Order: sequence, then C-alpha cells, then structure tokens
Amino acid sequence: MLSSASKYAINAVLYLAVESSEDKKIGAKEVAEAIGVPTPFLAKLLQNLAKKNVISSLKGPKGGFFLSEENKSLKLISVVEHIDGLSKFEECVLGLKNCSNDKPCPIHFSVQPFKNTMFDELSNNTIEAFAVKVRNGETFLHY
Amino acid sequence: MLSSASKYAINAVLYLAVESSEDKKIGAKEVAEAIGVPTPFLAKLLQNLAKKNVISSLKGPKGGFFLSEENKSLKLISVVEHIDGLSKFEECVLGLKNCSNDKPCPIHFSVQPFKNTMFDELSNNTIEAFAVKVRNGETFLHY
DNA sequence: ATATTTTAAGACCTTTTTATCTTTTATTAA
DNA sequence: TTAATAAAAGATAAAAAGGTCTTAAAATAT
Repeated sequence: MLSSASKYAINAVLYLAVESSEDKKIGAKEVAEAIGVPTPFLAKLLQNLAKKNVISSLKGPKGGFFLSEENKSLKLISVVEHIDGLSKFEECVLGLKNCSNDKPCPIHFSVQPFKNTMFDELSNNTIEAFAVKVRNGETFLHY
Repeated sequence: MLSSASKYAINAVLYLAVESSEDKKIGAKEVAEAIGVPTPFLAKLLQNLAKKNVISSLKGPKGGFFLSEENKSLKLISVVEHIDGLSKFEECVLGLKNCSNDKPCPIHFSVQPFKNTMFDELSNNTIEAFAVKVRNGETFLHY
C-alpha cells in the first residue's frame, strides 16, 4: 500500500510528535530503536524530511530531531508526499490513462473509495491530531 | 497500491475474458499490444497464471492464451493472489505488527474498513462478472 | 514426418528500493 | 578553544521489481 520508507517515516514522525520537543531533541538511533526499524535507513529519511522542513533538526551535543509547532501543524500526508510522492493516490489503480467516473476501469468503483478515503484522512488531519490520539491511548505506535 | 505486475495481469486477464474463447486463443504479443504493456514481461506473467490454472494456454499453431469457463468463474482476487500474494490486504497499513481493533494504529479505523471493502469486492466477484461490465460498456479496459 | 507456430523455461540485464558505512560539518559544553 | 556529540552528506552494496532475450518443447497443418 505504502512503501516501507513511507511507513517508517510516518511512524517516526508520530513518535517525534509524541516524544520530542524543542527542549528534548531525539537522535535518529533512538527513534529507530523505539519504533523497530533499521537505523541508517531511517536516519536518511529523517534527514530528507528535515531538509524539506517537514521535521526539524539540530547538530551537535543535545542535538537531534524534533517537531516544531509549525511542523506539528502540517498534515500527515506531507510525510508521504515528500518521500513517495502522491502519484499513488492520483493514478488509476490499474494504471489506465483515462480512468475516471465517466470512463471507469473495471475495478474503479471497488477500489476508488478506499484510495480516496485514505488520502482524505491523511490530508485533512494534522500530525498533531494523530499524535493526540496516541497520547490519549486511543491509537498505538510501534510494537 | 498494486504492483505493475498485478496491474498488467488484471488487464490482460480481463482482456482475455472479453476477447478470447476456446476457439479463439490469443497470443501474448497481441494481448500486450492491445493493453499497452511490455510484451516479454506480460508473456512471463501469463505463463505463470497458466501454470497455476488461473488462465489456459495451448502451444503450437492456432495456440495462445484463453479463458475456459472454469477460469472465468474464478474470483478476480486469484490473479493478484498468484502474482503479488495477499499480504498487502492482510497487513497493517503502517506495517505495525500488532495492529488490531484492540490496538489500532493511528489510521486503522479510517482505512481498515475500506481496505476490507476493496478486498471483498475482488474476492466476491468473478472474472466473468467484471468482464460482463466491460462488454456492457459500463467499465473500460486499456486506452 | 516435417516445417511452422506459439507457449514454456530459464538465463540475463536494468532500475528502484531498501539498507549500510564512512567522512564531514555544525553545535555545544567544559 | 577544544573535545565530544550528533546530524549532513555521500559512497557503496544488497535485494527486489521490472523488463528482455534466447533456446527448448509442444502442437498443428500440410
């Protein structure tokens, strides 16, 4: 559904949203171990997201990754957007060029609702909104 | 969403369901050109599906691929099942090991019902059922 | 029987994704 | 100002996905 890269990144960003702050930056290694994904690979992803201002980082001692208030107010879809791009949500599930409600592909109506719902959920809700539910114990991260 | 392999295969199988019969077998090349996908790659996929009895084939002159009545009565999900497997539909969208209604991941309740719907649509409807809609002009294949 | 047609099988190549390692640069605390 | 720390950058590598090509085998028509 999503690439491993996007899954790891969503997990990591929500972990940072819950656990980090300007005063409590967290290293890539700690995040990776907490959510159970390969450290160097996640580090690359976090660097990428930082460069694109989806998350924040600071070098040096007491440095690490964290989410600013601005970062937290971004929609969760921006994580996927900067890693996989949005083509997955834009294109026909069968890869047909001219698939639409007018000229639907054979599985258009079976699959389109799923695709749209998922996209809307990620597009309409902020990182912070997802983090709140984790803090409340309504939803859960990692394992 | 789906691998290119699965997309090509679904397209090809539905093309065969609409265009082929025991009396009118169709070569891999013709199918590939009709649906606009790479010929040798599609040939591999068709051979695979034939070996697993999802579609039928016959060598020699007047040979080619076709769907028997038995093939047409299979559910469309069997195409995906024999090419990608079903893990995509079984696993948590965020890749979490213990994601369930009890311990939902942050996007579980927004995405899970639709993922299930998509799976059910492909699992409950036969290849022939999808082909009928193409024949009726309700849905469209290739471009 | 033989030539022809077309799938079957498998070797091979390319690109993308996933993953790792090493070196450099920035920051901070002492 | 120096040592320690941690991200940034980049080189490298393994694995998977996507794609191609060649040869063998089977079926058919003549």
